[in-house]
Amino acid sequence: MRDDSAMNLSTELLDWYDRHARTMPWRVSPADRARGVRPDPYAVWLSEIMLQQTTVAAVRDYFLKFTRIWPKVTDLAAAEDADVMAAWAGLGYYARARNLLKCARVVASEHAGRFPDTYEALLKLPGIGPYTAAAVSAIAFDRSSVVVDGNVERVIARLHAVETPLPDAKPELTALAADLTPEARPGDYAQAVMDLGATICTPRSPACGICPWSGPCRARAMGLQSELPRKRPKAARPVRQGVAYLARRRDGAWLLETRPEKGLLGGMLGWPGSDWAEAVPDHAPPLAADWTDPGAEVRHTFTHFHLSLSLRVAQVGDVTPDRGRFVPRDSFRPADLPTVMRKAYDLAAATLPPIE
DNA sequence: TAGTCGTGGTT
DNA sequence: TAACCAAGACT
Repeated sequence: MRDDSAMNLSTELLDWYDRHARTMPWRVSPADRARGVRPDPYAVWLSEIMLQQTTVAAVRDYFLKFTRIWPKVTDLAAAEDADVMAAWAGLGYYARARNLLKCARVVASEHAGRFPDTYEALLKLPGIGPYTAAAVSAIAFDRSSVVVDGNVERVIARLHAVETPLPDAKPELTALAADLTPEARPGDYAQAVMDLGATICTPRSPACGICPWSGPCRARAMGLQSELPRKRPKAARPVRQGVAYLARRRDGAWLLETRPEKGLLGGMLGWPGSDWAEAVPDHAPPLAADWTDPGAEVRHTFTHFHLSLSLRVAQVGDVTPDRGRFVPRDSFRPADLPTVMRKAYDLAAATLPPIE
């Protein structure tokens, strides 16, 4: 139940947000919001999907590109899968792009091109979980949903000096966050807590001296502000090995394949090659050629393992490969590849003579 | 439920 | 350098 102190806290934070809100391409400023300007639910949803586990700085250009190419959800719903995956390349967590397209198509076909405006209905859509359903319903539709992301977990854990490690502390933090969530301006409030976490109540070296909540903050009073929230230690990352084959035809076409929908880099373009495991798995090249080893390996770190990828490079004639397809020079853009594949390209292309 | 799923910046 | 971290979802 919200009491006076909770009301004071949310009011203090909204006052701070009115003065310090960050500017973002998808955001309506608190001043404009007060004048009645409503955010576009499509822009709110798109930005929230892109921002999952991803920094604002990384998202900005992708958001502008997507809204330029596909200004409305119905435009995105009508897009080709390969075009959307290519546009997402480099942003990571590619299941988000697959679910983004699924969600756009459901909204277009089953909701007449308009996003549902409740937490429960949003939660049913592909790629929308508890956080995103709460954020979109609050920011786009003024619902007083309880928005709990990593920022909120950190801010609330400090405010109440919750010492239970995450993720066990999640239910407790959600309940505490619910007590603070106001009925008025829920969208601004949600964005305010996240701005506070991103700019002041940061993971390390929080700027308590300029924090609007420093007075009531129990962690600060206890000197625990840099210790909370506690987290369970993560497992060490193993090193996996693999081999990738980069074949270029004399006309400049490259041999690529679309990876399976499920699993790592699902649905993205990649070079044919072995699986990735702690010992190099048995495998065969995608076609017979005079493969050369450029020597240098591609090193890349994923969420749960390090990869050391050996390369085999060849200039080939007009042959039919056992795997993949040749992508013509004119339609091949290295930027359409996920980062590990683009690193391999950068190394391999340097070993081959230029195309006429 | 705990593992899977990217990337680039920061410390 | 290696670890940590960022507006989580899915299975």
